[in-house]
Amino acid sequence: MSKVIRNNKDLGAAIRHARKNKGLRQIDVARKASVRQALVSDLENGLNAAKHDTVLRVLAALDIDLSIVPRRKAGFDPTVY
Amino acid sequence: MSKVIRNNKDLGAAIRHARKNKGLRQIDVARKASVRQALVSDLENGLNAAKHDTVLRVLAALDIDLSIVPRRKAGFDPTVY
DNA sequence: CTTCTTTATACGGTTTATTGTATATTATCT
DNA sequence: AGATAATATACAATAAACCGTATAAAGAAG
Repeated sequence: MSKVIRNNKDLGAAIRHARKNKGLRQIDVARKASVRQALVSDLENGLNAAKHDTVLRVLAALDIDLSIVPRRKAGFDPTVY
Repeated sequence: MSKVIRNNKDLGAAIRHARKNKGLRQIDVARKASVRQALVSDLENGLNAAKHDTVLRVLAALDIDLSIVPRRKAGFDPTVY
């Protein structure tokens, strides 16, 4: 289970999904990550280009890790099968 | 093949490793990512907390994707076996 | 519809990343 | 050693994130 993040929208969607999946409010995640509720809101909506540190803290508050993977062509890849 | 990134040091090491693996200079990566050579240097040395956008651009220049994964306890985990 | 909770937006002020440019430092070669 | 290439560091200026705080807007429940 892993999802590629290539822009702020992807990141926001992933954060929101994970948060709801845990039954948390933005304020809960915010407190755990030591940021404002408004920041979490912006992040989830892909409205600001957050700092990498900030993203890591918010993700950590959701028990999520960032990992790097060799880029794979988007869409269909016949070599996979 | 994937590596977890939990701080700037991890990120810097990963970037440098990927860059050398491709036989590129910092200036090459910098141009491709539209940043300064000095920024790539700082990133690789974990000296600044870059913006998430910036990290994504640099990684993209190295054909690397960021992905999110559920956090797994560090170290030995008996439930895996 | 009214109340309560949650999320989105706003604004001024502070902090920090990023830039351009330049140079110092280190590594690599002959 | 000397020359060249690559990386690290410096500094002032600009841009943008982040904050505290407050409020508006949207959702949920009664």
